[in-house]
Amino acid sequence: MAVDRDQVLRAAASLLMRRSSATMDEVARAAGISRATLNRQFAGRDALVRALEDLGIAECEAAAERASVDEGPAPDAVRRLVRELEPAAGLLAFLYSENQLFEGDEQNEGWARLDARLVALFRRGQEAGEFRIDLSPVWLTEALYGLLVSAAWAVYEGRVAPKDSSSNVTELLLGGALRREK
Amino acid sequence: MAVDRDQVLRAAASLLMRRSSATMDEVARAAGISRATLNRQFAGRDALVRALEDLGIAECEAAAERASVDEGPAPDAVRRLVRELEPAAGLLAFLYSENQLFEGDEQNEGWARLDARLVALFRRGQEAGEFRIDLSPVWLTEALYGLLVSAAWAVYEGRVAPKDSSSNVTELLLGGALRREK
DNA sequence: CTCATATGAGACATTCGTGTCTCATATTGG
DNA sequence: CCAATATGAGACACGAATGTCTCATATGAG
Repeated sequence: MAVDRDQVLRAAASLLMRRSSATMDEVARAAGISRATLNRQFAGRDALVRALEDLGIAECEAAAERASVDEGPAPDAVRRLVRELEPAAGLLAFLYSENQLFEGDEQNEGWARLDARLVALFRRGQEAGEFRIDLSPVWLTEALYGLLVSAAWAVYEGRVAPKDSSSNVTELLLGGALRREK
Repeated sequence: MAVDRDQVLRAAASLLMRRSSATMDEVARAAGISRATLNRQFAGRDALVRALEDLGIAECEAAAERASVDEGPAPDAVRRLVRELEPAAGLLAFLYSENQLFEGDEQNEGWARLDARLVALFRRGQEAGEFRIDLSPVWLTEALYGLLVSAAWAVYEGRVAPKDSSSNVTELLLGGALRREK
């Protein structure tokens, strides 16, 4: 009987990624519950979006944890990270377009923690001579987010195959589009 | 006395990029006109967004024209294209997050034209042996959009310097993050 | 079984954005 | 100068989404 809060969040994320302007009623239907119950669990749309934000941050941190981003060669760490991050790409795409989250007075400090972690990863790769140093770690972090979101959209719209999503991001981010001279 | 339609669109784009949920009244104020006049020029919010979409497509096509994307080595063409596209990155960022544009029954065919042009560019580079062939031209096109949007956001939020925006996108898209062995 | 609790369905008022209208004022063209 | 036109300010009604409430029903615990 008890509503699975996590499942509701998943359904909401899945719908809001496609239509960020979806009604609370539509969200409720997508989650298989009534609008009343949805409002009982999340006091208003803001609370729902905040919960999705927390979920997104938690998933990203869990992915970073599973990928052991602080261990081994940085390029390999990036590959593992992207692979682990892929299931959360849809949710990330929604949060990415929800620019309202970043204009308020206080933004979730979880993003800062996550950013710091990724920035440290890229900096580590630079100091090890694995990454080029003319692209700042901050930019590489932003690019990682952007490519993940682009990949999620491309997959959703059927432009690229889901199975290629992860390698697409990784290969472009690390190797770029130019053909390598061996 | 006549309102500069183009200037209104610029102001609207500048505001809506930051706050896609901005009110028509806010848009009007940002453009320095009254809500009544705004509604006289654009019959409703939909019409405004459509006009912004047309503007964005036109700017992208103009950029592709100026960059002569069909001439010379493909990597150089990409460099020129990104440089010419940069001023429109903010507008692109707004349209990118306006996923409502792509869910309706008919979407602006301008995007298809633009996509085809960029896909052709990347395919040309592949056939010339300049670009790697394990990343599809479609994905490279999507990645180009995504990186442009990421760069625009990063600049807006002060994370990267505006002067580096263009080279950031170009260098990452073409060369990737890995350090090149000479 | 019985009771407490959670849910669904629906009604309700409120808020907010929107589109339209009017009228006064300012600007432009003849 | 005068007329035509465009603009600004404000009022107005309409619609949509939201948050809250009630009540009937279903589920689970003891």
